Amino acid sequence: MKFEAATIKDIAIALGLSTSTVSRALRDSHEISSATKQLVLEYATRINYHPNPIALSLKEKRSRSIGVIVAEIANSFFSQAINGIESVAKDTGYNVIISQTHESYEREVMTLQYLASRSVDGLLISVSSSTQNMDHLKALHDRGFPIVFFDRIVEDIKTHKVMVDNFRGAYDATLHLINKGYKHIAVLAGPETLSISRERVAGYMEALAQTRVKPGKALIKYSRYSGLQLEEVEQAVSQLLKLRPRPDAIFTASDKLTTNCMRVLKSKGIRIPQDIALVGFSNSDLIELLHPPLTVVRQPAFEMGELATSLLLQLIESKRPVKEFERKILATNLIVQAST
Amino acid sequence: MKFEAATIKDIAIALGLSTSTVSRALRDSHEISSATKQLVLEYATRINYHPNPIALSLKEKRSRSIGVIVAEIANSFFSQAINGIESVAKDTGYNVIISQTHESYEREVMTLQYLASRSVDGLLISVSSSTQNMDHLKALHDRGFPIVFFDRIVEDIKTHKVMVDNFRGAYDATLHLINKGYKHIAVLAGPETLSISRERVAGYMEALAQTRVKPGKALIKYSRYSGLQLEEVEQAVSQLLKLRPRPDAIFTASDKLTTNCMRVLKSKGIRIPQDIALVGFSNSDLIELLHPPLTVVRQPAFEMGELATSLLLQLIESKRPVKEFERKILATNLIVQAST
DNA sequence: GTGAAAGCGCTAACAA
DNA sequence: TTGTTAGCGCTTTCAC
Repeated sequence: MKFEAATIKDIAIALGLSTSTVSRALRDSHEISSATKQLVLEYATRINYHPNPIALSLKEKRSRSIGVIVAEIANSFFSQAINGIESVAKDTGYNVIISQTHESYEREVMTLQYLASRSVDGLLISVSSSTQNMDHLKALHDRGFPIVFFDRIVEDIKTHKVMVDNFRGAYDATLHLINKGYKHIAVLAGPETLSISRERVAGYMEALAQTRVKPGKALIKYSRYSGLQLEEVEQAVSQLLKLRPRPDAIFTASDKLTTNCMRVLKSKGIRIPQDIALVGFSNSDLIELLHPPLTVVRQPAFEMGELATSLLLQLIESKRPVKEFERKILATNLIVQAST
Repeated sequence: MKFEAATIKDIAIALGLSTSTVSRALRDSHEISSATKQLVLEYATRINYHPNPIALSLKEKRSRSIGVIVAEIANSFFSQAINGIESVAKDTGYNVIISQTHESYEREVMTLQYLASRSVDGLLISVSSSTQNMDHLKALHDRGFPIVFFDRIVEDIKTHKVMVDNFRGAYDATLHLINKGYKHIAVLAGPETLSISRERVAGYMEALAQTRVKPGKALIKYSRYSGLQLEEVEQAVSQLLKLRPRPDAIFTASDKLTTNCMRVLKSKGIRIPQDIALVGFSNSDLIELLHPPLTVVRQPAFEMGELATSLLLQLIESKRPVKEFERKILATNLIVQAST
């Protein structure tokens, strides 16, 4: 059953006016007599008239909505970022359309295609873990479509970017482990194709460079879906546990990797931190309720969402092509608890 | 900078054809010569033509998108339900527009207003905790707008509803506490205005009715924002702790209430379950990593999302007004762990 | 102060 | 096989 709402035409016919008069009256134009205005306004309220946003979009060639593409809304980092995005969007009268890729490249391409075909005026994206080819994004960007990257950015597309200091966050976490006396520190990261994975591993390496111990290649594990699949984490952890000397600490470089690594360690009966210490990127609000409470690297997700959105709106509303792009780098926050 | 995409007209002019020919060629109509088709298709691909969904929506008077209104996407129950919703929507070519109320009635009304003014073809909603007046929903429903309720339903609006057996879920949880030997069992519920709160409290009462112990009024605490605000949980728990005899178990009737109650108990240095046992509704995937692992009532959130969506699509695509409505009640699942 | 007409991008009934 | 025209709901010149 299609739902039919009232239109300007309905009002015009009922009141014996023209659609243009009604339109002007509704927008409170000065060239309409107050008598007519009142008449129209009253009737409009009575029949519960609301302008059709689709017709408006078609006319104005803009939808006043922005698209957001993230891996998973069930990920605390992303849901917090989305809250930041929504808060700015709401204030400026924009609507937010959220899509999830579930770390799938195909989904990312499909969603992008749909959103970009003018149902949104611009796009905020944190690319999926399995995205290696960036052509879909490049093509869109080349055609002048406003895009802002946040969190998982694409380095070689020239536009605004919002991220944290991944290198530093990883460096701090690893240094913390070193200072606590851990000697054999492994790292679980997302795919090497993502810049955040590379940066976080680089931060880890740099911290280790300060010690005598050189990190063997075997201590570095990349996982294709950033830990979304429990199996990949299970496999990586099992391999780490076979190493001699066995790692006495693990640094996990993203939200899902952290919680799933903890899950795997527990299921194997490995005690944290007595057997293996654990520190990781996570924005979960449950970390202090975990056993043990986790030491985490926290990102200012809400602020990142806010910032990325204001930059996107600048892009959308700018009259002339933007040539200068911002690269905002926020600080992470190491919260030390009992897991290290 | 507005982003200008190619239109059918562009193609028509470039190729010296009429827009209708181009339109038909693109849709692979049988009445177009294959030569023309190929010409058009090639050119369209070359200039990266994509149909404008807004123009289509205006023409077809449908947007092929559905709206979802929930309290918080950062809530595991809702994010799982949304995954269910998206899976069905994607399969049927619908887009999903998600909005959060953050448990605010005002936000709910605003969002509803926007979505309903024809930017979506139908709506899935789990009403906000602070919603008491249902007029905004009733008005919309009366005008024939397709709505399906899930989780937090509105009893006196006649449409499809998808929920769990709240009574039974609460009954099972409470009975479990009784069987474990707990004598003074308190309950933390959402606002009494929500049917799920009333049903869950009723289930709790029924289980207690089986024992000699009558639950005092003081053991039942309602909270306006369903535990979203830590303060309300803090206050309720503090009041419970002052009771004599002091409760030895708490049943929490929703996701946020459960985790925030645990947070409050921990911050007060109260051990679970030695001092007070805790069981609650929760769909968090971290419960087994908590300290202690929580005994929870789990809802089939994904299935609820799927089911609600198929019912909504039925409503949207039905040719005639639907008179018979489904009331789907799914089973909950009690997962017993160390907190009880 | 009000109305007629054109146009946003697209499809479809009707002509040719 | 292709073109012309009208119309989806709205705003905005341009007339009157």
